[in-house]
Amino acid sequence: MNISQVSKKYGLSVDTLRYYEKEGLIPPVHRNESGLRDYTEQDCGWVEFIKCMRAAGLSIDTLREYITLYFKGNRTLQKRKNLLIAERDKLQARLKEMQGTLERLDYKIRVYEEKIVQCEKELLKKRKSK
Amino acid sequence: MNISQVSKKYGLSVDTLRYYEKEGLIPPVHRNESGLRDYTEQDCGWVEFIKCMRAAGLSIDTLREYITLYFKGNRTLQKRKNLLIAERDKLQARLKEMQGTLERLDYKIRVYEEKIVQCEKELLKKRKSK
DNA sequence: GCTTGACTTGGAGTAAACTCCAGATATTAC
DNA sequence: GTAATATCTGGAGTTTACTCCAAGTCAAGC
Repeated sequence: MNISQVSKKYGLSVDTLRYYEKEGLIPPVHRNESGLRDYTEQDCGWVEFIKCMRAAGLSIDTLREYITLYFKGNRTLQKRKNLLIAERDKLQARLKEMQGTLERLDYKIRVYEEKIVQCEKELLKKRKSK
Repeated sequence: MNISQVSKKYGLSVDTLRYYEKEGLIPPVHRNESGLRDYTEQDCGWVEFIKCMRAAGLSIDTLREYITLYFKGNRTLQKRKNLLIAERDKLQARLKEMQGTLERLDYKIRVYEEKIVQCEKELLKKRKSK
């Protein structure tokens, strides 16, 4: 799979794909004979994982640290687990806060609906009274 | 309430408070005789609202647009409502995606726990066989 | 009244995460 | 075979959202 196919598949620009690789967020992608990127199934898996984690707000730095540990093998299992737990906890906190904000927006929208109805009533009154 | 008190109360730096005001995210804050900011209850309300919306991911641009509409009065009620609905929908989508990522992280962490147990077992085996 | 610390402004600087560019090589279509 | 298109790299530029700075005014303690 070449880079533009992967770009389409995951909705990341080719520049972003190269950037993630350059920054060490994903392992070096497999190349064909002439040096062009040829993403394997596994390469795609990493892209998908990073895309997902980035969308959830994990930083480039954190993700780079994770894959750096990953490449040090089994002796970093505990560290990687701890990193994931820390990020999970942060994500959970963000989610809770955002859930609250969603409810607040819902409430605000309902209030706007009432205000709009109210406003229309008043306009009607004014017209009648003329 | 002076700016550093508001800063402490909401956990936003004084620079950020001034920046939000300069950018028109919050209405101009009340000043005392000598020109220093003296936040009213209402000013604080705006600060809290903007802080909350920013934390949920609404952009500076969007929030500026909202308060610009707000200051045009009742004839922008429908527009403001539509803006809030659009942002609510985006937030809801983000939340759903992030919820999925949270579950994925939870799963990954459980897998790590198993891997760690497995790894320790193997270490023990190696030691015994020596 | 003077020093020390807080507040003011306009504008410059920074961090994170891309995004774009130039110049070179590779592939595809005709 | 050649033109058009895609990919490569290193590095510069951009966007968003702050964050810091300088130079000046204001306020509180002694």
